[in-house]
Amino acid sequence: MKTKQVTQLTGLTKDTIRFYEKEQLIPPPSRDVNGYRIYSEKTVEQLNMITMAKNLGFTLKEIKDLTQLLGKNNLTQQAMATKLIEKSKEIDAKVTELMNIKTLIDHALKGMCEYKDKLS
Amino acid sequence: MKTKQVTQLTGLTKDTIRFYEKEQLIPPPSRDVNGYRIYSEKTVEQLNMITMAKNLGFTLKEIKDLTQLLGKNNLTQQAMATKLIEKSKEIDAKVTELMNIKTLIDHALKGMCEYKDKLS
DNA sequence: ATAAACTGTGGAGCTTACTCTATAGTCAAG
DNA sequence: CTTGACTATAGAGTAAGCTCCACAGTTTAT
Repeated sequence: MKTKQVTQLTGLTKDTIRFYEKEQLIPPPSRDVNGYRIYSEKTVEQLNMITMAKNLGFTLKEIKDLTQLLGKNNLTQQAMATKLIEKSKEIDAKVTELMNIKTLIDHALKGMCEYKDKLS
Repeated sequence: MKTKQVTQLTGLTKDTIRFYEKEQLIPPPSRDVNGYRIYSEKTVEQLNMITMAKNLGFTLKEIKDLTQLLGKNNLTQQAMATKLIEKSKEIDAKVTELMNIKTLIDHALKGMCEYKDKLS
């Protein structure tokens, strides 16, 4: 598929997609005879993963590292496992912190409800 | 306490702390007779919260909005509740996405273990 | 066959979030 | 009473991650 369709499927602009290509977060797409980029569905999935990871506070560099780890077997099994475990722990830590913030918010909401209850 | 101690307690640089003050993420600290900033322990806590939230992918603007919501009662209860519920849902979404990524990683790790098992 | 929509390239510009520089006043120790 | 650590201000500089622009070729619909 061509660029336009990818922008519609991912919500990213053509410039952003091109930027990710330049930064090697996605593989360079094949080209049509006229030079137009032809993307695979796999690339669309990759782009959606990038968007998700970005929302969670991963930098583009981290995302690049992580996808390369998940996609390739060019590291020794040991080195790869070490890095994956590291990432897994980072994620656990993020979840814990998110729950802390959520607790704060939920307490604030609860306090408001009680206040409202008193009024009524 | 003075700036130096705050940098030690938070791991932030003096420049970052001053930047957060300028951007109104923390209240302007009181001043000593010589003009030196005097920080409260509450501000240290706020700074640590900012660091946490930042790690989770919140922008400084979002953090500012959220802390103002949690700290003040200058909005109507209804408007505040709406915004807090919105933030709470955002956090749930982030947790879900993190778990998805973690599943990918754990599958990769599991695959590696099985591979290793076959070898032995 | 011409307008409108899409695609390409290279490069400049922008926002966010710091980070550093220059210059100068303050304070504690020896 | 000077040296070194700490503080202040204003403003310039930097890195990440886009975003926009100018210009040009292509394709589609009327």
